[in-house]
Amino acid sequence: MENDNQLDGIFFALSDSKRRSILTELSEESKTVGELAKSFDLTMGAVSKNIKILENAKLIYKSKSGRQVYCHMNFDIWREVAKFIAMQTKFWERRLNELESFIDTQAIGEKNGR
Amino acid sequence: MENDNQLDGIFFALSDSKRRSILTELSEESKTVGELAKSFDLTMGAVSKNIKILENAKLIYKSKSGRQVYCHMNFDIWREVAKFIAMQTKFWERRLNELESFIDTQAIGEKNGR
DNA sequence: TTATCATTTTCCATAATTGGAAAATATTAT
DNA sequence: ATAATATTTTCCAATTATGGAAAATGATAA
Repeated sequence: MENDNQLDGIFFALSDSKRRSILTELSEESKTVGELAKSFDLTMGAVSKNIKILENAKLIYKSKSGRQVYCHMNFDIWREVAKFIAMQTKFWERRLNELESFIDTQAIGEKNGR
Repeated sequence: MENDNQLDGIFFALSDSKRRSILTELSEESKTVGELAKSFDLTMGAVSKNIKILENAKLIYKSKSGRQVYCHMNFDIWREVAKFIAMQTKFWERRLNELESFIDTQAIGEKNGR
């Protein structure tokens, strides 16, 4: 998976349903690694590794609070994905500028901190 | 990559920049496997295998014309991807219904046959 | 039929991904 | 300092992905 293209890492991270589940949980609210681990039939170590894959792809970021590590969705990155998809599907391209400016003005309010 | 979830296959297929390049070429116009192969420093066999990965993910479909195999972008599948992205990024969800109905009415014209 | 062309498949070696188990690190509590 | 908690890392084995080379398939041309 060692390619400098950012999208390689993003799509690779998204290609596993466990990792997508983590993202879905994080889209609701930020959680600790331990909280996320409880949702899966995996050891802490394995979950931690998957979280690192999401982190390397910049789909999430972490913050420390004592000995707990909180994971947060990085909403910004989705713009890159959306751009790629729009590029493939011409008929969405027309909507992208509109979408872009919408996100630029609205997204900040959704991020609740970082 | 053996999981029944459709998105696993889609995102896995998208996680390689060679395969994404193939898609980008096909978003312009349908091409034969041989034409696509010329764009890459790979043997026909290797290209054929990557094309099969895209085909299994239903990102493309094939049609035969004599001994040549044409590859076509399957625009429909992107709706699934867009849905997932919108689900992750709540602030896009509001736009999805609008986008959906737009695609339903417009997409057919873009597909020029199948 | 035989030859040629386009593509796919098989075989194989190499590399990458996955997750468990246990050791290591870091932080807090006693 | 010692113990407990939260997380990460290392080591390891099993599985999967990758692409080259060459054989196999399928279609057309001579």
